Amino acid sequence: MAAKSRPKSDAPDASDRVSRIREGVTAAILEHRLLPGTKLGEDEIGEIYGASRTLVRTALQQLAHEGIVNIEKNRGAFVARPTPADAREVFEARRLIEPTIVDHAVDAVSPAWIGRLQRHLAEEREAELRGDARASVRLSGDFHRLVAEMSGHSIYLGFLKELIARSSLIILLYRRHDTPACGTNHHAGIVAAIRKCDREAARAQMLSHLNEIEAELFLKDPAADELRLADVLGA
Amino acid sequence: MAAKSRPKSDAPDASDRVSRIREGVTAAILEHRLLPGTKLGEDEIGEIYGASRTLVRTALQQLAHEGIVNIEKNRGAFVARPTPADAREVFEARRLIEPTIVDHAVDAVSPAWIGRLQRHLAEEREAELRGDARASVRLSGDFHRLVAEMSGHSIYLGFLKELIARSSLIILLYRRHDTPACGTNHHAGIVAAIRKCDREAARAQMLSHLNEIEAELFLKDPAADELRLADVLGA
DNA sequence: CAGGCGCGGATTGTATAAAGTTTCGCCTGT
DNA sequence: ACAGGCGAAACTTTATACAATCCGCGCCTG
Repeated sequence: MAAKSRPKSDAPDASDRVSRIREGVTAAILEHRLLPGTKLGEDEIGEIYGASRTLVRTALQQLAHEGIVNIEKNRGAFVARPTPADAREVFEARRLIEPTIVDHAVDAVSPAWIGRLQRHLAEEREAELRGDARASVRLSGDFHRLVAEMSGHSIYLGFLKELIARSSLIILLYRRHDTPACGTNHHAGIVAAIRKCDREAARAQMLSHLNEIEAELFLKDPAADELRLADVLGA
Repeated sequence: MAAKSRPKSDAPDASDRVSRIREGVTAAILEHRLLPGTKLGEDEIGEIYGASRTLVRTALQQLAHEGIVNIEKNRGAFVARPTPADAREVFEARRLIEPTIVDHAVDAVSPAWIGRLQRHLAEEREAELRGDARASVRLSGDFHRLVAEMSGHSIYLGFLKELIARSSLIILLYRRHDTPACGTNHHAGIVAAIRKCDREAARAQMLSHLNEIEAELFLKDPAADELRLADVLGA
C-alpha cells in the first residue's frame, strides 16, 4: 500500500485527462508562455484539450491549491501574480527545505541517480546553448525537482513542487536583468558535491545558489502606487 | 491586492458551502471521529450537508490534496491511512519547519497574540480536565496552527496545516499508550519562551515537544503481514 | 457634456442526467 | 460442495442543462 498510495492527486499519473490539462497549463506557466494575470477561461481551455468544463474545473482547482492560479469567485481563474511578500516567503521556505533535501539526496547516491543528474545537466546546457529561454527556465526548475525526487522524501517533494512553480512566476515578475545563464554552473557544482557525498558542500552550494537567485530579484516593497490605494482602502 | 489575494482555496472563507463541507469533514478526521480507511461516499456526505455531489466532490479533492483523504479511481474517497514511512516523513518535516515558525512568532510578539495563545492554553486545559478526548486532540493541533498564524508566514502556515492533519491520523494509528495529557505542559512552556522573546528556548522546546510526540509512536516497519503480501505482489 | 442607472451578453456556479466501471451476489457446472 | 462466471446494483465519472452573478455598453438625466 505504500507504493500504491502515491497516486493521490498530483501524482505523475498522466493517463487521465485532468492530469493532461493540469500538466499542460503548468508547463505553459513554468515556461513563461502564460503571463501572470492571464485569464484562464474554462470554455477556452476545455476546447483546447477537447474536454468538458467539469474536467477543466478540477484541473484549475488543483492549480489553485498549488498557488500558481488564483480563482476569484464568479470571475474565473487567473495566472497568479505573487506579491513581493510572497516572493520573500517562497525563497525563505526554499532556503530552509532545499539544503535538507540535498542532504537526503546524498544518502541516495548511486550510479543510476548520478547518471540521471548528469544527463539533466547536459540537457540544460544544450537548451542554453540553443538559446531556448523557455526550455532553460523549465529545465532549471526541473533540476531542483529531480534532486527532491532523489531524496526520496515525498512530502518535501510535494512542497518543493509548489515552491518551484511559484518561483517561476516570481522570477518572471521581479528579475532585474536578463541573466539566464546563471544557474547552470551552480547546478553542476551541486551535482559534483552530491557525487562526492560531501554533505556540507552540497548544502552550502544549494544555499548560495538560492541566495544568488533571490539577489537578482528586485522586490519593490510598496509595489508602485496601486498598493497604496489598497492599503488606505483596507484601513 | 496583497491582502485580497489570500482567499484562494483553503482560505477561511467559510461562507460558501464547499468550505463548510471541507471543514466539517476535516474536523471529524482531526477529532478522530472518522477512522482511517472509512469510505466517504459522495451521496452520503451530500445528504448530510444538503449539498449536491458536485460540491462534495470539490471538497474531497481539496482534502485529497492535503493528504488526509485518498481518492482511488472509480472507487471513491477514503480517509487516508498513512504508512509508517509517511509518519517518519511528516515528523521530520515538522522538526524542520516548526522551530523556524516559532522563531518568526517571536518577531510578532504582542499583547494581543500572547492573549490569544494563553486563551488557547486555557481551552486546552479545560478540555483535558473535562476528559473530552476529541476536543483535546483537535485543540492540540490548533495550538501549532495558531503559532504558525502568529508567524505571519502564509506558506509555512499552509504546509503546517497539511502536516498537522496528517499527524492527527498518524497519532491515531500508531500511538503506543493513551497518554493524552502529554502535550499541554509543553505548549505552555513554548508560550512562555515566546513571551520572553527567547528564541533559542522556544526553538528547543518546540523541537523536544515534537520529538516526544514521535517517541510515543510505534512505527512498526513492515506493518504486520499485509504489507508483506503487497511487497511481494509489487515485485 | 459628465455621471449614474439599467439592460444585455458572457461567464461561472450548481444541479441533474447519462455513461462507464467496479463489486457483490447468485447461479450453474463439475 | 466448491470453483468459475454471468448479471444486476451501486457507485463514481463525465457531460450537459439550468440558474446566478458579474462586466460592459448604451441611454437617460442633471
